[in-house]
Formats: sequence, C-alpha cells, structure tokens
Amino acid sequence: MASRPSAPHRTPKTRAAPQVLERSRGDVARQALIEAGVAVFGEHSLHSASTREIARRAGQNIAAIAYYFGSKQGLYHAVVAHIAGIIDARVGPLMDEIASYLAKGQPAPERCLDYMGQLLASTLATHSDMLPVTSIIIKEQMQPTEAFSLLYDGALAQLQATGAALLQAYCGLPADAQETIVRFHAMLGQSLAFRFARQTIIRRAGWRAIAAPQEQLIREVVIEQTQAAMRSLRRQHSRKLLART
Amino acid sequence: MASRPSAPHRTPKTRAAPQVLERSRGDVARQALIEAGVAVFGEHSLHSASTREIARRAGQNIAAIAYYFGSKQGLYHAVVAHIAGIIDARVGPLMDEIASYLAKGQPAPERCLDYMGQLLASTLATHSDMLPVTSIIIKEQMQPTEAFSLLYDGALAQLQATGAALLQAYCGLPADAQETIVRFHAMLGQSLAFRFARQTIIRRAGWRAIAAPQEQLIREVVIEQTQAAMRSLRRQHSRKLLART
DNA sequence: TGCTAATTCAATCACTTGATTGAGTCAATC
DNA sequence: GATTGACTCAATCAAGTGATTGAATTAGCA
Repeated sequence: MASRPSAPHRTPKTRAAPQVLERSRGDVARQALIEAGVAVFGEHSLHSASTREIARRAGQNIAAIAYYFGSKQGLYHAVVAHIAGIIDARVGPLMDEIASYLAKGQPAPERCLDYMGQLLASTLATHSDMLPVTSIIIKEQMQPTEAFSLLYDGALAQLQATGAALLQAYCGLPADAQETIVRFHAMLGQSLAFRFARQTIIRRAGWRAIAAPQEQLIREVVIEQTQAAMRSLRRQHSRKLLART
Repeated sequence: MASRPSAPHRTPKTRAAPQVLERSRGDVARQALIEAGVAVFGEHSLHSASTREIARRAGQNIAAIAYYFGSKQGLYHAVVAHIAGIIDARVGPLMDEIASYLAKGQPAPERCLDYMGQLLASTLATHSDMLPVTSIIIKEQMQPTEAFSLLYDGALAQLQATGAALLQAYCGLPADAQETIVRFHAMLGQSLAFRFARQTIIRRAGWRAIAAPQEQLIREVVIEQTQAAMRSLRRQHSRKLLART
C-alpha cells in the first residue's frame, strides 16, 4: 500500500457515470484500462488474467495499472463497479418506473404482468458485447470476492426487490417472504439460463450465436411461461381468500 | 508429445465407471489426482489452477500428473469426463425410465407432468459437494474448451432431449422444434438459477448456504411453476386443435 | 520561457508456473 | 534372490507473473 511520493493522487474509486467528455490524459488511460479489464477479466479469472495483457490491449504501459488503480485487484474492483453501472443503466430506469407505479397503489393486474415481462426481458443480455460482463458476474456468483458487494448493492438487490414487489402486487404474496424471493429467482433463471448455460443451448438448438432472431424467440417464451406461472399463482391466491370467507 | 522411454504406458483416457475395487497403485493415484483436480479446477480456472496444488491435495508428486495424464490439460480432460459421469449417475436412470415410458406410447398426461418435475429436481444439485462440479461446468458453458463435448455428449444432450420429449408428450409441441428446445431450456433455467446465480439468492434470502430446507422450498417452487407453464401450454394446444376442426 | 506536477516508460525484482529429467523405490514374476 | 517394469521423487529449466523503480516525457500554468 506504499504510495509513491511523486504520485500521491490515486483515485479512491471509479464510481458509475462513465459519461462523455473525458478530461485529462489520465481519464482516457483509466477508461481504456477498465474497458480492456472487462475483456480480459471476462476471458480469464482474476488470478490468471495478466496485467501485461490488459495493458497491451488498453495501449498503456503496465505501470499505469499500479499508477491509476494501486494494484491488479484495484483495477478489478474498478472493472466490477463499471459493470454494476452497465447493468444499472440497462434495467435501472425500468425498475424506477415500476417502483413509482407500485407506490401509487391500486396497480392494474395486467400492467404488473407486463412489467414482469419487461423486467425479465431486460435481463436477457445475450448480445456478444455483454459476454465478458456476464462472465465476470458469474465468476463472482460462484466464487464471490469482496467485489461482489459492488454488483449486489449496485444492481442485483434492486432487481430482486422489484421482482418481489411485482409478485406481491399481482399474486398477493408478501414481498419479503422466502417463497416470494425463491419464486422470482426461479423466474429470473429462465432468462439467465440463456446467458449462463450458453454453450448448451447453442449446441442443442444448432445456433452459431445468440443474435436478434434467437433473442426474440427466447424473450417470447420466457415472458409467456412466466406469466403462465403468475396467473396460476394469482388464481391459487384468490381461491385461498375465498375459502377464508 | 514426446513420450518417455521408461513410461510408454500412459492411459489414453479415463472413462466413466469409477467403481469399487481399485487395483494397482496407479489406479489409486489416478483417482486421487482426478478428485483433487475436481476441487482445484473448481476453485480456479484451467490456467490458474496449479499442478503443484493438485498434486499436494492428492498426496502425489507433481510428476505423477505428467506420468498418468500426459499434461495438465490431459488431467483436466479426465476431470471433465469424470464430471460427466457424476451427472449421468445422478440423472441417467431417471432419463432412461422416462425414455422407455414414452416409447411405450399413450403416455398419461399427469405422469408426464410428474416426470418433468422429477427431471428438473434431479438437476437441482445445490449440495456443497457439487459446488466445484457446478463451477467447472459453468466455466465450460461460458468459455468452452474442447472438453465441453465430453460434458455435452456425456450428459447434457440427453437431458435436453428428455425434456423436449416430455414437452411433446404433454403439450403436443414437436420435440425437435426450436420453440420446444427453448422452452425446456428456460424451464431448466429455473433450477439452474440456484446453482449458477448462487451468491445472489444466498444474500437476498439471507441464507448461510443452500441446505436441505432451502432445497426443499426451491424444489417445490420450481416444480409448481414449471407445471403451471406446461398446463397453460397444453390448454393453448388443445384450443388450437379444436379451432382447426 | 521556465517551472512543476502529472503521466509514461523500459528495466528489473523476487516469485510461481508447467514440464522434464534421471536417479531412486517398490512389487511382482521367474 | 535376481530381474524387470511400474511408479515415485527431488532437482532443475525456461517462461511468465505482479510489482516496483527512477528516469524520461508531457501538459498546464506563471
């Protein structure tokens, strides 16, 4: 952790908002390293990814990693935070809209069904650009490092909460019940299967990749099956309420 | 690939059947290396896993890896083949039973529903013993090596085929249609979500691990939601048939 | 222009990696 | 009991690892 006397300005954390107008030379280098990091950490594990490879792809010197991020691990954390930002940019607006809709009270059942479909569809990031992102996420799922919290707190928790809220609104399940949580996670799994069990579906279906037409079919199926499960659940719940009176 | 003159006997492939009565000294060493390999390749990637670590855990000398498997990659292939055997041992008998039941013709709808539930439940291997296995599988899904075929041909293909056959029998979908394949993969995803998106559900639900009570709840939810989707699909199909007449 | 801080660079460090080697050990067979 | 082939071992190799260093370069401001 010894900082060099000539460079005491290391940024503490690169947080969100990778927007336009890159200012200093350093910001360009930082951004290039993070983007190269996404690619290389996606292809290799945290340990086997080589800083030389990352620097090479970013067009930077190896020493730049220590200079901007302190260490390889520091760069990795910046990469994971960057990914949380990507996810949030994809599904954040929708989640906010759903939250504010539900907050108004008296949600229309059909609207809830539709929102759930949109929510699952928005997690269906099968585009090849998202492949290294998916790869890093799943490594953190299976062998979480301390960087997992960046992902969870930064995006995944809100996704789970939104799903549970929709199940409560539509099916009457309490949003914080174990059953509700498990139900939404299983529904989400339908979508995740095409990102996480990627090679199996590609081989089995004889696809070369998962492109627009494939994603279209997947989206329809996932939405339809999810809504079927939700409708069935809603009927069960109504029946239970009737029986009680 | 130069073989040593004093050890020209390298086994070509360790295939399945890791049954009782280990004979020679070599078989014990081989087995120990494969089991240690499952653990270490589960925790690290193919590249970052260290042969020294594997040998240490197996209680073997490093040179034993080259001796028995030719190279680190040779050991890795043996490990993946071993995993395919584990999966097949878990779900193979059920798949065979389903296949022979369907082959008899005139399958009972309720029986099909039940089989699908059993099939998905059998893929729900959340026990901690299976963690490194799951880890290796998912690495092959995201960045397949040539070892992926061992997994796919050895177990995954039959699983997919069995699921599609059940969907055909119950819902009337053609087993080899894209839609059918995608539908079963999505259903399977409900179960896989608890193995692949492991850390998210553990955090979200506040679990310490996924043990028996958790697995019980997951199993019920997955089966119930899958059967709801299937029933809905069956109704759609019946309606379509009626409309045609 | 001159000064200073920010940034880049090649060189180097100690360390780990997979693989190889040849000598050594073991157990079975004659 | 010697011989043979299967197996184990410590030592060693070249190649690659993350990190560090101090000098060189660049940019911003006076």
